[in-house]
Amino acid sequence: MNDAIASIRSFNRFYTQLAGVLDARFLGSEATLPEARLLFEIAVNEPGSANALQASLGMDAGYVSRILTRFEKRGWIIRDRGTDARTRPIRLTEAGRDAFALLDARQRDAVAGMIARLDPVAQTDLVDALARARLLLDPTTTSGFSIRPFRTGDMGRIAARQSILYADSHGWGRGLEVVEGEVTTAFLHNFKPGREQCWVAEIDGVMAGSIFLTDEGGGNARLRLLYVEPFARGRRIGDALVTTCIGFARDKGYATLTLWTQAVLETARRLYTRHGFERIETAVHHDFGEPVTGERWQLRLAPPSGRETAQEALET
Amino acid sequence: MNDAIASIRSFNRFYTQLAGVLDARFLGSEATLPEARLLFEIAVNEPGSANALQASLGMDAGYVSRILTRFEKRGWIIRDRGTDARTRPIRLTEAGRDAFALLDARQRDAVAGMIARLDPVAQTDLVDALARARLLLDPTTTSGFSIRPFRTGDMGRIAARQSILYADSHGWGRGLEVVEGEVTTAFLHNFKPGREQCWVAEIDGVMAGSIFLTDEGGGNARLRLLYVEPFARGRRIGDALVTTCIGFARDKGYATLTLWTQAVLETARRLYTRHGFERIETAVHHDFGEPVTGERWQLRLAPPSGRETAQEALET
DNA sequence: CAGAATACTTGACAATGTCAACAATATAGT
DNA sequence: ACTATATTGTTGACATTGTCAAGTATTCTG
Repeated sequence: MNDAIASIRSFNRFYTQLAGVLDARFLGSEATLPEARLLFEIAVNEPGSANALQASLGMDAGYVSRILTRFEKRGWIIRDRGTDARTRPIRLTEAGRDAFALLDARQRDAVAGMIARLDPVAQTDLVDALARARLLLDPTTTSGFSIRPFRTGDMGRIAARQSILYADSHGWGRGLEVVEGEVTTAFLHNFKPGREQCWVAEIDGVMAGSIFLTDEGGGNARLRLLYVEPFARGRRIGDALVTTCIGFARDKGYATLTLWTQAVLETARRLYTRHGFERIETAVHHDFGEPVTGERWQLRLAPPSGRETAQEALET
Repeated sequence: MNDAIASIRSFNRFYTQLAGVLDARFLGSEATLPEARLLFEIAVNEPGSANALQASLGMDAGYVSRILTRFEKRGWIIRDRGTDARTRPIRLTEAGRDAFALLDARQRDAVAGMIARLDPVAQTDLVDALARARLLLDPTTTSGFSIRPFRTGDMGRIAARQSILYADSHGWGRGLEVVEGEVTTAFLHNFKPGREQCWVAEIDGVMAGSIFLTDEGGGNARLRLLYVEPFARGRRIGDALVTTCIGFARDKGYATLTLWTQAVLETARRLYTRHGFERIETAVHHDFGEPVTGERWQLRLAPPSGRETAQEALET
């Protein structure tokens, strides 16, 4: 915890510097830094009220009022009367839009210059790191999630995350990590396109969970390695992953969908029940170190109705 | 690239807000924000010159001079004459140290409050994400690296990173990713403590590279999966990993250390040559999709001299 | 040793941010 | 409908923060 605080403070000092360097490029331009911030906010939330601007930027109301008067004098904005006669909705003029475009382009260039020397992988890593930091720091971020098929590197990342999370929450050790490695590697090795799939849920490009479907032969499919990142819980991502998986299985004509899970994973059990799975077997095993109660669940699939395809499931 | 710029700018706005909220906690305290920044810098780099402060914080020289005069009046600092009579080296007084301690504690508390609701795994993830972002953004950071044995989650992460990096740099596809998964999982499954090991190089807690040593039987050890992250190259991390590995092999009494590598990996070949490896076999294989020339290298190990142990190698 | 560079200070001023008072309007409770 | 209360936006007064250029004392360089 102390290390974490020190690291964050160190990053804070670093980023303050960096932001200062980026901002310095506006000095001497048409707009000052607070003006630029305000103009950006106006352009993004048009039409907005002075009050909304003040709140979202954390600026003083009087200060905002004065800057807006300046903008009006420069011909960047127009303020008329709203339905609520206290407010004066703000709209950008053509000149205002031009001023914004100029500032916007400069800011883009400044950032572009900063990451120009990074190769594509490094750029992806950077975006991922920043998005991850933000998701962890700001639980109120409400960006939605998306689900995509797996790509290079996902197998290892999924195995790593599940191993770490289960080690932390349930103390499952090397046994589980080996199983994770074996299952993900075997999936990749034997992958049957069109019959099997692994999906990854993402929030702002950050991996938020995953699920596998494998072909067990004889018309039976198996659902495996479902998980959702702690930071992403409570958004029904697990539901969406299971729906995607069931939709695919039904679509491809599988007769049953089976899964193994652990009795202690309460959230997962409720999820499976909700989706129509039924428990068909219970057995204690020692795969993860200490004895653990495993359960087998099964879902009988109706033949494809032509209504709910995997694609549709993705869109819900 | 455009997405990357948009993401970074979005993070920028977010972090500006966050930093503003953290800073707001100093208002009304004994020191103002720029004073706090300056005081922090003084405390960390004591004794320092006004010039150094001005440069490292990017503040105006006159501004710094005035704040320092204020600090002197408050009895926080003493300025005497240096060997260079133009400078006036700054030292904190007891009162200054107290003032700093108070501010420092407040800042710590502010950050602690921000991450209090995060569980330990999430805190680690956050620190990792921030450190990674910093390493990518600021190539001049010169923090050193350290080497540690593997821990939970390393196998998957190593497999993922190598798969992604080689896919990007050489186009090696699923074949390589499967090999990565198999090798890392097999290592974990058959791990013989004391005879085998995997080491991870870290910079500021961020994985910067890794290397494996496995027991091949008959007194032969095998070096596997050496890699160094692009952002970490040029710091002799590869050298240190190979040295660690050779030291361990020698220490444990192995007679030979063998490795497979690919002819196109020039940097690695030079590294192996430098450490005394000799190429003993060349063969084209098709494991990674397109045909690739693989090479076997070997190092004959002298019996342990008692001088260079694995522990010593770690400390270089 | 002259000229250039460096470390620091100071005056003048511009930009940025804060606070409280106030007018106009809206809302909630009776 | 009426009153107390809250909200939106404006303004004056002011404090803080940041910038620029000129100037002094000292050191460095050829």
